[in-house]
Amino acid sequence: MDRLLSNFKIVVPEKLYLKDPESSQLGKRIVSNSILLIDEIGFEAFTFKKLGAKIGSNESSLYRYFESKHKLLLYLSSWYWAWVEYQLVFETHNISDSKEKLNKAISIITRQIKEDSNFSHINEIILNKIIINENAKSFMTKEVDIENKEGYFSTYKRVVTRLKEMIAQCNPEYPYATSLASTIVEGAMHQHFLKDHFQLITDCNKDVTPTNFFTHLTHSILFP
Amino acid sequence: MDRLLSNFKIVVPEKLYLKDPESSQLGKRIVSNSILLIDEIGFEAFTFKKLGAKIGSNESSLYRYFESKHKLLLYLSSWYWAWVEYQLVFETHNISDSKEKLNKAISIITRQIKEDSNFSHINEIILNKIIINENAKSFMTKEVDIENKEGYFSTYKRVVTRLKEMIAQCNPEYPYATSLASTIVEGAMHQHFLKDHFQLITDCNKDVTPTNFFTHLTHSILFP
DNA sequence: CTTTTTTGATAGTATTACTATTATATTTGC
DNA sequence: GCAAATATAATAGTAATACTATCAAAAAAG
Repeated sequence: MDRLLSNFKIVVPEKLYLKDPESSQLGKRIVSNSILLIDEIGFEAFTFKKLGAKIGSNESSLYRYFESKHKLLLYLSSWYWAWVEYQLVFETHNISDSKEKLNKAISIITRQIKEDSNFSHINEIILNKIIINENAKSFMTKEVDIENKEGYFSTYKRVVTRLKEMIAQCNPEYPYATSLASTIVEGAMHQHFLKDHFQLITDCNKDVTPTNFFTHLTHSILFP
Repeated sequence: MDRLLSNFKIVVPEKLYLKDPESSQLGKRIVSNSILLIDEIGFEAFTFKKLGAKIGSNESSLYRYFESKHKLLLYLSSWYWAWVEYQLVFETHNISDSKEKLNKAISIITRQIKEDSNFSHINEIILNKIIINENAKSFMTKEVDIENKEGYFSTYKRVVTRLKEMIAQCNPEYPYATSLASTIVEGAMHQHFLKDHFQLITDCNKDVTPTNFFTHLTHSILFP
């Protein structure tokens, strides 16, 4: 598996960057350290100037890779969902039973990342935290329709679509497979957020996971 | 009902404002026009300077009512959820059948507002749009835990808790009533958003509503 | 070893998100 | 009806943000 992982490259929509950050050392440092800095101070307080200071580089150099911090967030989000999609394909392709396959898919999408796979410069544990805390900001903008047309959200939509197909495979009669899929994906991020900040309105905690909740929910709906 | 509505006052946590906007004409104009302006240009582009220009008032005057635009968003959000809570209590209190009561509650929480109740200066149709498009930004911040302790999210949490209680009433055995409640509340907002911007990943459209989806989902789970 | 490309340093701009001060209305209490 | 209190407006100012532009220096490629 490690071998395969090291040969795999996460593909992110090209329009999200001016210069491919994977193409240079500086680019990789920008991406990996932006994850650490956003996690540290939050996306609002995050600036290219601060990131430049952190990596000992100049603000203007960072702008040669990303047009804006918003594009950088879109890049990180796309990278994350492409990585989830990869796991989805890789970890379920040899499961023939469609119920078991769906279980695995839900588990991949809703789990909290606790180990860095080390197949790239990106710390997936912290990136997962960023997605939980900041992902909604990437699409909750006035420009969402234009950016959607540009394909900026394609990897995210592909994850939802794949999940939807596995749901439909399990129960072709169920009329809301797509909405259920998007609810699981977004809802899992939300339950993780609630577990960390609003324990009163979630059942999730160190013993009960969003995976437990959404697996049970999906089974109740699809296999009555 | 109109009589009752006109006697009812939405209560918002006091710490959210410096001076109660309900206490003056200017205050009301600030709130009602902020809703229109945020809807028009989005929360990112929204500033007190622009709002001042819109209502023919001075930037500095607005700062006497709200510390920051973030606090204003929290105010609008709290107002909205207090208003939803009011409807929840008012429209379900004389329903004795717990299943029917839950149906009604889900419908109130997940419906799109299409009529302005006219019981205040606040346009609820547009406020509902703002909640769909911007609400997550009110809690997805680095300050969320401090602000939560200050009680800034109490009305939102109360709505979820009330829904949770109705769920538990219907099926006391179900182990994830709280997470189901928060998933319905947040998920409904998300499905509305998807219907407007990402039709590919939702089943909701002009015929199928988030209410249909979540009612069906809840029934499958609680009444197998 | 020179041309091209990349990065760094510096400066500059319009805007944001405020705060402070002072002046002018407006309201209220007697 | 008028003084005192309060609310609002006008103006100015600040540090930071989110960039852009220019030019020099360093590194890489041919």
